[in-house]
Amino acid sequence: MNVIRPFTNTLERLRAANLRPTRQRLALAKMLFENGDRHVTAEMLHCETQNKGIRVSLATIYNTLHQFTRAGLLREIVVDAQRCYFDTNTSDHHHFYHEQTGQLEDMQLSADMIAAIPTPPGDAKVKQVDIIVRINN
Amino acid sequence: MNVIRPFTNTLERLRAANLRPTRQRLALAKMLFENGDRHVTAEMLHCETQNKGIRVSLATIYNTLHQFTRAGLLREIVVDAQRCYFDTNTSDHHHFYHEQTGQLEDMQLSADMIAAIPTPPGDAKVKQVDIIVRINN
DNA sequence: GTGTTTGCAAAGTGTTTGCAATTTA
DNA sequence: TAAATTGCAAACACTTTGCAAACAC
Repeated sequence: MNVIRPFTNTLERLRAANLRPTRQRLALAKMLFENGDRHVTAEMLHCETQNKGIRVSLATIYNTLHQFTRAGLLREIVVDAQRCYFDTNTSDHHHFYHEQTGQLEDMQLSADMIAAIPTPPGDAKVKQVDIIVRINN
Repeated sequence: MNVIRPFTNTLERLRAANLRPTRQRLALAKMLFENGDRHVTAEMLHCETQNKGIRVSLATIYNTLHQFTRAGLLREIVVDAQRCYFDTNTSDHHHFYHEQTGQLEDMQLSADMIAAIPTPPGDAKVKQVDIIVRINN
């Protein structure tokens, strides 16, 4: 069997998304996609790059996160008015939100459950279903 | 049968919530609670007061909306990072969000469906379940 | 070389806060 | 009169933007 080579993989991912693999994008993509599923904010990623000694401006991180989201590599999760996460797991799933710690945790729902969600009014199309279970303690 | 007298009703609502019925709170409460279910932003309410010639500062509107929410008279709905609605319907229900128009619409889910939501990890308690179906077109 | 991407600083948005003046009970 | 509430302006947190310099192809 083939061994997955992370670097090439990440590089290909960017190319496939039509995003030039610049130093900044590659660094961010590696941090995001080569460490399992992650829930990150722009600020968190920025700290992470600084700790690693990688120079990427916060503006570039915001831009990059949105480019990745547009390309379908990330999913944006709005938790409250001033905390917006990006999730590297773009498959169908939902979240627990720990109000105390600000942490997000994946939550799986059965397919039946999703299927039971009402159809939208008129001829509108469902773009995304966001379910956030806010928990305490 | 008793005729419901809206003014008294609204006044009582404030008293019951331990909020002094000031001119500003009464005006806002009447706009919010005497016109059926509403989804409003602070900005929308502010415009509304100005159109009616009622003087209430935006800061007071924010403070009042949060006081009402704390008192259980309103429910806060975070739709995206820069659009936060307050819903006068505090009963168990969810929302369609029209991405094009920015409008919220109530959505009912069966009790079974809600019951099927996984229990939170550890001994955490569910504080609120927010379901937003984002729709297009 | 050409078009894309970056970083900076500045602007923007929506919200909260400190505090003196006002209002309520 | 004492305590709560208000309005203003300033502060805030987070995000986006304009543009010149740097970079990828």
